[in-house]
Amino acid sequence: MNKGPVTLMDVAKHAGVSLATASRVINGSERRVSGPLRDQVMVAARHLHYVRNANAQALARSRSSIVGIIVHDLGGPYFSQILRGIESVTENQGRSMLICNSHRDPIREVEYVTLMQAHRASALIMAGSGLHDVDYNEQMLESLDGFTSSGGRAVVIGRHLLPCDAIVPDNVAGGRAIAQHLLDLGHRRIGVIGGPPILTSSHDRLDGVREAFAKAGVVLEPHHLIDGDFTRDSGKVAAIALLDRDPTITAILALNDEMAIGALVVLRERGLSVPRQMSLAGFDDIPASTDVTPTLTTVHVPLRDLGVRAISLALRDATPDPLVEAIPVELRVRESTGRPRSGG
Amino acid sequence: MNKGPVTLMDVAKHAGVSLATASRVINGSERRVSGPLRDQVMVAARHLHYVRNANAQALARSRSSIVGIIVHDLGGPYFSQILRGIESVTENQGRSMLICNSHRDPIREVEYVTLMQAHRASALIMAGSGLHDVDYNEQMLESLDGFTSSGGRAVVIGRHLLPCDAIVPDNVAGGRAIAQHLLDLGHRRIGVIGGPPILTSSHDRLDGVREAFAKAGVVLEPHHLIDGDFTRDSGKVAAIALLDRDPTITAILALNDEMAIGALVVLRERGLSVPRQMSLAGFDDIPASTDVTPTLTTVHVPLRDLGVRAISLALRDATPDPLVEAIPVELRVRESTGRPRSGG
DNA sequence: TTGTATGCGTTATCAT
DNA sequence: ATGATAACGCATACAA
Repeated sequence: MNKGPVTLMDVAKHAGVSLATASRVINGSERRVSGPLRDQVMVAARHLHYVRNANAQALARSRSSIVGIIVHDLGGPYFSQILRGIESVTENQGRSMLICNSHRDPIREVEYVTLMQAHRASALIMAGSGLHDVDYNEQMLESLDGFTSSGGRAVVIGRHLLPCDAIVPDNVAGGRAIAQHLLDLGHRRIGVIGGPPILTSSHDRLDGVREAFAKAGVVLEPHHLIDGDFTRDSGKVAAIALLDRDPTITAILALNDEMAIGALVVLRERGLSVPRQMSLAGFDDIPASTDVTPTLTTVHVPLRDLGVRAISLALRDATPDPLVEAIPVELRVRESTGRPRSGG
Repeated sequence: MNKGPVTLMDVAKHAGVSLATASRVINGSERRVSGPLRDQVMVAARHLHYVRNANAQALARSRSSIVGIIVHDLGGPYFSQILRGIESVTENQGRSMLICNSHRDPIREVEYVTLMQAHRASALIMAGSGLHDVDYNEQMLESLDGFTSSGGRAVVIGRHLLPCDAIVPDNVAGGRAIAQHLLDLGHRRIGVIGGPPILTSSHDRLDGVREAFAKAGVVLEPHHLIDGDFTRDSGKVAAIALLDRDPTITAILALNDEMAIGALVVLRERGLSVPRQMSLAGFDDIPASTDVTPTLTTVHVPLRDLGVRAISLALRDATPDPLVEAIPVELRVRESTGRPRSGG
């Protein structure tokens, strides 16, 4: 019967009121409409199966109900947990998540921030640590500035070299704690699988490790350190290389759990018993870390909570100065670490 | 200097052309603009840091570049893989993903479809099987109809009781295959951990199992079947119950991998060696299934591919009749299954 | 090829 | 409390 979709105008006519009134009862925050008219409009809307046009709404308000989320690795266990946290609060707020996967590519990351500005997202969360890339930080600064000055709120998770609100887990302390744990057990020749050098979190974790080593008078020799890319497969590759370079290491410390699990697979294949012949430790405490055998000693990072805090902060009003919230992490000793076989 | 954000009008003025021309060079699909003017506009846009307003665009076009995605369990390994697949094609298309998590709740599911209509999403993918709920299917039919008749394309992953394009993995065949595998090994007393009864996939998988059992003349006794909810924890609970009810079972078949892993934890705690004392099988072949010890025998479902196919289909034009694409699944025999200790 | 003018569906600012 | 009406920023049919 009608031509296009049902508009608010249609509802208004059907209810015998003005467009303005209809708008007020359907989407108006303040309800300054008399009871009778309210009902008429509601009935009409229901009757006509009215569905609001979110784009028109966003255009008129110059702000959409969307929150933008940029992750480094969509689908990975780390970001999955963070997403869960974010979703747990957006779902009760009538906000929806526009999710982008940067694949840890600086260029895409910058583009996606601009995309969020294009959508007039009310909030933007960049989950995943900052990148060590001069061009990147310069462009990101600009792009982020565009976003915020267009009215959006931005929050990053992890340490970024950017002047915006941040939720940052204490990676340095975590690195220190897990390394200290291995040292306390008596390990001295420890193979370390680092993260992508471009990430600030890789640096921070490694810094923590180095601190603990230094304090114990142990040096992390170059051939005992191999960088992975935070994937399971890179953990396998690195573990193999580590073992080849120095078969006498008594422990492997991977700077995230996924790589640790990759290393575990290698150890299993080589018949090296964990932790009897080789201790193994990870970082993050992803769900899988308690599913593997032996269960993985790691650093617990409250991933879900990171997401909750980030979105909560982003939904609050901005403060004059960037607000950074430090999140403590915690050593979780489980089955994969033990004393070295013969004195280290 | 300026008041609000930079609009296309500003760009046009700065370039000394009309709004229409600016629109054509910036966002016009057909490029019927002379070289010189083109450049002027591009330069002006770049100079002014022009960022398009996606909402205005969507309003004018009455179609946004967003694709809507509704999953049952955001963050879970099953849907994470599917999301990866979807993202791999949207990222090259300039489309972004608006992701909603229904938590398997029929009401939310329906609401989210309407939400996608509100956003004028160009495509909608409902990942996760259909629900056995009369009210649900009725309302969903209506809601989905609203979406499509507003111009959107909808595709579901899994068997739904809805007349729309679908990508459906062959769960029945999978159930048959994994059950047959256990039967072939000689198992006769098999504990089965089913999925949420509300899901069509739970039914289909179980139907397959029943078929294989029947063919082998084995009956699946009621006390050998416990339904979980596809989570790891429910797998633990179910495994415990199964073991309590009948300690003589020789195998446990979980209808998804997460529950199987939960069961594995229980078996480990009880000191039951897998597969020597108890065989264990799962379904889906999530990444973790090769990380656990022993590696999990399961049914491989091409999760990532499911996502790719769904979004590809959704981005193609609709056909007169609903198009359903059947996806074969495949038994993956690994370490967790073996012959029962003493003849079953 | 380029410009003009209208419409997209809401919100919000005015009057009344 | 309610109703006109002007933005909101862009695409596009139509005119030139």
